[in-house]
Amino acid sequence: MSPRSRRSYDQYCSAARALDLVGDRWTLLIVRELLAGPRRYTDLHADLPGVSTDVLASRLKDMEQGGLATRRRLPPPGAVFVYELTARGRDLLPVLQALGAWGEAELGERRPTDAVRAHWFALPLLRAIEGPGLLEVRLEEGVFHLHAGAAQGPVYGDGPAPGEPDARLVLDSATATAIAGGRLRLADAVRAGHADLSGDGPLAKELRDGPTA
Amino acid sequence: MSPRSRRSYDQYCSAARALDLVGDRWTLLIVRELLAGPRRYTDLHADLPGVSTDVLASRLKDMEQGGLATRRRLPPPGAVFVYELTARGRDLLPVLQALGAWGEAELGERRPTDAVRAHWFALPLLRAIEGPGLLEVRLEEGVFHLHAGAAQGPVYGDGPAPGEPDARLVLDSATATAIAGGRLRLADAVRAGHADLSGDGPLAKELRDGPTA
DNA sequence: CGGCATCCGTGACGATACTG
DNA sequence: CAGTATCGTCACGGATGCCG
Repeated sequence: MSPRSRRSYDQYCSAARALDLVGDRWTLLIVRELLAGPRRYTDLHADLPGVSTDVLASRLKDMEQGGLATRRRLPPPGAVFVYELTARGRDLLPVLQALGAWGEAELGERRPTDAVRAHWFALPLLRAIEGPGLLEVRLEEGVFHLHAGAAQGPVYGDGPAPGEPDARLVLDSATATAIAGGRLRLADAVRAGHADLSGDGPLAKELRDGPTA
Repeated sequence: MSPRSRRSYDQYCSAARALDLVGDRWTLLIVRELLAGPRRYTDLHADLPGVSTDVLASRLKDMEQGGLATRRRLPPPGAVFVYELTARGRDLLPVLQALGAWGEAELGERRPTDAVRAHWFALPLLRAIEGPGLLEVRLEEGVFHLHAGAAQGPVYGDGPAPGEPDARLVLDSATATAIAGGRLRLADAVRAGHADLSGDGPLAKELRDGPTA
């Protein structure tokens, strides 16, 4: 734990200050998980293979103290604790987007040792969509949904869309990988028939026709 | 050192891959320093108070191996080694900008323990300028220059501008701090007389009139 | 003197075991 | 389920030494 003050770079620079709060190992990946909405400790631990229990608990405590997340008890029955990003924490989305955009070039093919979760494809997909609208995405690894263009609330979430989505997308692994790696654009995949799109609203139209430009 | 492979999150996610390369302590701050152009080991060590000599050497080696930076010997006389960002390394600018934008809210007033360097104000100023053009900035802490809107080459640099700048700016500490902290916009500071601007080209006009919108 | 390499004490990290 | 406890290992920070 950290009785008084956590380790700081002690530099009068906003980037260094940001790293004081989110520069520790695992912190930004926990933010990535929590962008999918409230999660339980056990879920976080399951979707962050390699993190030890004490480090996860310590990071969550630091994030609470730093104003990035809150711990809340769900109403009974099932009175479990969930962790949830604050608005300040959700503001880290551009940081993760910038990191993800830069990291696409390093992604390459999936290594045998690489873990995968369905909702990890949410960030790259989100960068390819203007929205607004609710999109449900079905991969072989699982199902998740995107709140494209959402100004508040969770940006994406695990499982089927809560309510009727504006569009549904079904992708095979190779296509999802190519999009995540930046080698294929979503609209092109849809047009080429590598992705199955259903829906007829404006969001489905954007996905079919590519970005409005 | 790292004989075989550096520590990885082993996640098939571009953000995690990015953190594999730049997530270690000090790495992104070294990138921030190198965005100012080629620097010697000793200069880096001087502008990164708190970093130990072996960690700095190790990070530089990792960054070389990761394709972020190169080590080059300057032509004699003064045949010293300098470290320089590759194009890939310079592509991290949006990451530092996103981190810096988020961190502005944490900056507040300068703490007694905080180190300051003049060119650390380059990143927040750069976000306020569209450019293109060469701007020389004079603070109490020192002088630096910005290549606003530059598509390649160093984004900013220590010391006076190399050649005649398109505009010159003189700021006092309070004004620079307020701009860095996001509480004051550059154009407003200029208009209110808190910043002394000279020059009559398009860049000076932009700084006087605010962003073209 | 600049550019590291080495040594050492401390703390962070990762794995496992255990507890309310 | 949600952590805490324990422990071995490694990374970090500080100092010092070496070598051109």
